[in-house]
Amino acid sequence: MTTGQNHCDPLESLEKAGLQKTIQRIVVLRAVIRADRPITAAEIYEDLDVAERVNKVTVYRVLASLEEAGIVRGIPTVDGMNYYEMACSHNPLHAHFYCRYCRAMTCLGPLGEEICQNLYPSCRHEADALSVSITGLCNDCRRNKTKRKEEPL
Amino acid sequence: MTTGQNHCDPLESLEKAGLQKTIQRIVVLRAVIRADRPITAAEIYEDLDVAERVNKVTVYRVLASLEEAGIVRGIPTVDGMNYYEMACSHNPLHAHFYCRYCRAMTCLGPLGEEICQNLYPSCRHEADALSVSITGLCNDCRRNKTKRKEEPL
DNA sequence: CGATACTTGCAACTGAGTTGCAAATCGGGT
DNA sequence: ACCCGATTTGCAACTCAGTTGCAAGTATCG
Ligand SMILES: [Mn+2]
Ligand SMILES: [Mn+2]
Ligand SMILES: [Zn+2]
Ligand SMILES: [Zn+2]
Repeated sequence: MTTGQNHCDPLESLEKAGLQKTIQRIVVLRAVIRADRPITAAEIYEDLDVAERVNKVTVYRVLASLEEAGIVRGIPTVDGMNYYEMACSHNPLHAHFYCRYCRAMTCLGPLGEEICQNLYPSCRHEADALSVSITGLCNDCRRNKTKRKEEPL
Repeated sequence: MTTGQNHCDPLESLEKAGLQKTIQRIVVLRAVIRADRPITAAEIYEDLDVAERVNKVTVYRVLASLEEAGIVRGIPTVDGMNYYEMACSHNPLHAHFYCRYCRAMTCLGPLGEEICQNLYPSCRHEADALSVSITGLCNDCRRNKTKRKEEPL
């Protein structure tokens, strides 16, 4: 769930992270900011307009460096694909909904303190990330409004 | 978290599910039962003793049919790999811990009613599965006792 | 500007998982 | 026990997200 529309500035973020401000990084970062939900490397790559061509490999590498710098957050899914969202505008502890048909991922509300309190102590290991996701059929797909990808249902 | 050691009988499970009782299915099922934690298709395949050779593709297909029949449950991970556990001996709603170094997955305690109550209603979609997982470093890896896979840390 | 370190693009590769298809096996009916 | 259609298996070829090696290009800083 986004905490107010995205105000993160690409250049500023890169600056603060000590990363070189290359066009590729700015283009990818803008794509993630533009999206109103977590998106994949493939989506970013495909949605690039000719003027902002970036090699597919570069998209992966840029996302990796942005994630390492804490600028974007990676979200894994049941189908093994990685989705990315801006770290600055999304609470680090919130659940996601993943539609098994159109494969769109949406953010749900943040997890309450009490839930995390219950989960973390339950594991006697060195935890560093908590991930909660709900899989199912999104409203659009249930009403058959979506044909974005194929098969399932 | 396992609810008492595994008492599921392969033949019985297949029977009840109306699936043919082939050696391959029994072998794979036994491997999942034998494991004390969720395992991958690759682990199953590699750990097969010569006497119970099963083609790798068959392992995938068997796991798919077992999952569809509700005999095993698939658990996705951050690294895109699928882990499987016996459905009969694991509460359908429990969290998992995934070690980013040795990639072993362990079951944590079941999720309290109140957590699910909080999560499910938060999404106005047709939900069909809830997945909670914690990523980090397991105790063995923290103490550097494990070298099961490579890189990370 | 020029040296140096970092980043990009391309092509080849990896590895989990899938698919098409012919051969083997299962199982219900006789 | 035997037959035949339905299911399952094995193999080889394929897919596809993601990775890697390396030479060429670009950012940054003095
Ligand atoms: Mn989110
Ligand atoms: Mn489990
Ligand atoms: Zn959908
Ligand atoms: Zn470990």
